[in-house]
Amino acid sequence: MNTPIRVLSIDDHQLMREGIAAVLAREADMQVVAEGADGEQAVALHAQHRPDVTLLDLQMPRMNGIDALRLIRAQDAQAQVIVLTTYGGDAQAVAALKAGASGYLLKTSLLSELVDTIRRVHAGQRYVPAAMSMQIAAHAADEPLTQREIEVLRLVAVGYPNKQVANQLSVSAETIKTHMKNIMDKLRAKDRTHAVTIALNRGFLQLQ
Amino acid sequence: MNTPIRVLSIDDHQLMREGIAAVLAREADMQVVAEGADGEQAVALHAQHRPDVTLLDLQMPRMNGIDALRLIRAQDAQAQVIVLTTYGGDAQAVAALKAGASGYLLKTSLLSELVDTIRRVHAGQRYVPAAMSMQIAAHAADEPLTQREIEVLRLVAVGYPNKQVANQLSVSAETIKTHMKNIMDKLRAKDRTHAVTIALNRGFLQLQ
DNA sequence: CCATGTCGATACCGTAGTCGGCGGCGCAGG
DNA sequence: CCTGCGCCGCCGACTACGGTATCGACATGG
Repeated sequence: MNTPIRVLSIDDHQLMREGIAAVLAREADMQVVAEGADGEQAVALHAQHRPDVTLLDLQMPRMNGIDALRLIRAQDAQAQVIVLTTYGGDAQAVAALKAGASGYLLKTSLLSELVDTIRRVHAGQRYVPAAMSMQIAAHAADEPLTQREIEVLRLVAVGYPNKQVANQLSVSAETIKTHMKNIMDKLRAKDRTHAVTIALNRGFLQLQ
Repeated sequence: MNTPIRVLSIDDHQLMREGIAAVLAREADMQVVAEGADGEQAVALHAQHRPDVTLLDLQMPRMNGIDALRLIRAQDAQAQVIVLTTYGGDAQAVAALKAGASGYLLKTSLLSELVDTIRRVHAGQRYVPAAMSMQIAAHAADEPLTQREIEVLRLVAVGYPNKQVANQLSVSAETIKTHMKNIMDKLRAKDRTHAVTIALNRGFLQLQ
C-alpha cells in the first residue's frame, strides 16, 4: 500500500465527518484529502482533488446528493462514489445506483463495513451490503413512480385536493384522479394518505 | 480542570459515536467513559457509570431516547442529559425537555456548539441553541396533540378509514371524525393527508 | 410498432369533512 | 366545594371530495 486510497468526504454533519476522518485515519491505506458539507462543494472538491473514492451523503443543503452525484459522474465517468446516508428507502438507493454510485451504505453500518466497501470500490467493484440489497430486491418487481406521479403526490402530501393539484399542473381534475389511482396501485396504498406515507418510507418523497 | 467531565455517549450510529469520541478526545476537560447503541444500554450504562453528562440520540432500536431519558431521570434526578438528534421537530424537542433533558442539539451543530453545551450543562445550566429555541418558540402557542389524537393519526397515516380506526379503538366513527377535526384544527391542516405530513415534520409521528 | 406516460371523460358511491349540539370524567383553582 | 376546563366520546345531517370502473386518445422513444 505505497499509495493510499485518496478519499473525499461529503456530509453536512460536521460530527459525522469527524467520525469518518477518525476511522479512516486508523487505516494505513486510506487518506481523507478533502471534506465538504453540501452538494456544490462535493462537485467542486471532486473536480479539484480527483479523489479515488468519494463518500457522499444524500439530503444536504444547497444541492442534494443525487444531483451532485450526477454532476460528478458527468465530469468524470470514472469517479467512484459511495453513498453514505441515514436511510432513504429503496427508491433513493435505486436512484443513486442508476446515477452511477458504486456503493450504498447506511450510517448505521459497522465501521468494518465502511472501510471494506471503500477498498472494494477502489478495486473497481460495485458493492452494496446485503441488508440494503435485500431492501432493494424486495421492491425490484414494483413499478417505480413516474416523475409526473411524484409531482402529483408531492402536492397531495401538502393537502391539495385533486382540483387544486390539477390547476397547479394545468390539467383536469380527472387526470389527477387517474394519476392518483395509478400511484395507489403501484404503492399498494389504501388511500392518498397511505400513499404519501409509503412514498416517504420508500424514498420517493422527502419530508419538508 | 483536574477532574474531567465524564461523558456517556449513546447513538446507534457507530460512525457518529466515533465522531463524538474524536471531538471530545481533543478537549482536555472531557472524557468519554462509555458508549452505547440503544436505549436499554443507555439506562444500564448510566446506572453503572454515573456520568456527569450523557449525550443521547433519539430514534434508536429497542428503546427510544425519550423513554430512556425518562428512565434515567427516574433513577437519578440529578442526571444531566443532552439530546443529540438528527431532527425531530418541535414536538419531540418539547417532549425531551419535559422529560428532563438539559440540552437539545442537532447533529448538524458545529463541534464548538457541542463542547460548549457539554460545559454549560455540566455547570448546571440548561442550554438549547438559538436555532432550536426558535423552532420551539414558533409553535409554543400551538396546542399539542393529545395521546389519543396521536393514536388516531397513526392509524390514519397507514390508510385506515375513520370506520376502521373506530373499530380498532372501540369507539364510534363519529368520534374519530371529531378527533380528526380537532387534529386538523390544531395542526392547521387542510385534510387528513396534510395532517399526517405536518405531524411527521413536527415530530408527533415517526415514519415506519 | 407497440409499450408507456400523459391526458381526458362519465357516472356512481362511499368516505371525508363541516356544523352544531350533548354528556361524562378528572383535575386544578377560586 | 363546585366550577371551569380539557379530554374523550357520541349523534345527525348536509356537502364536497375521493376512489372505482371503464373507457378513449395522442406523443415519444426504444
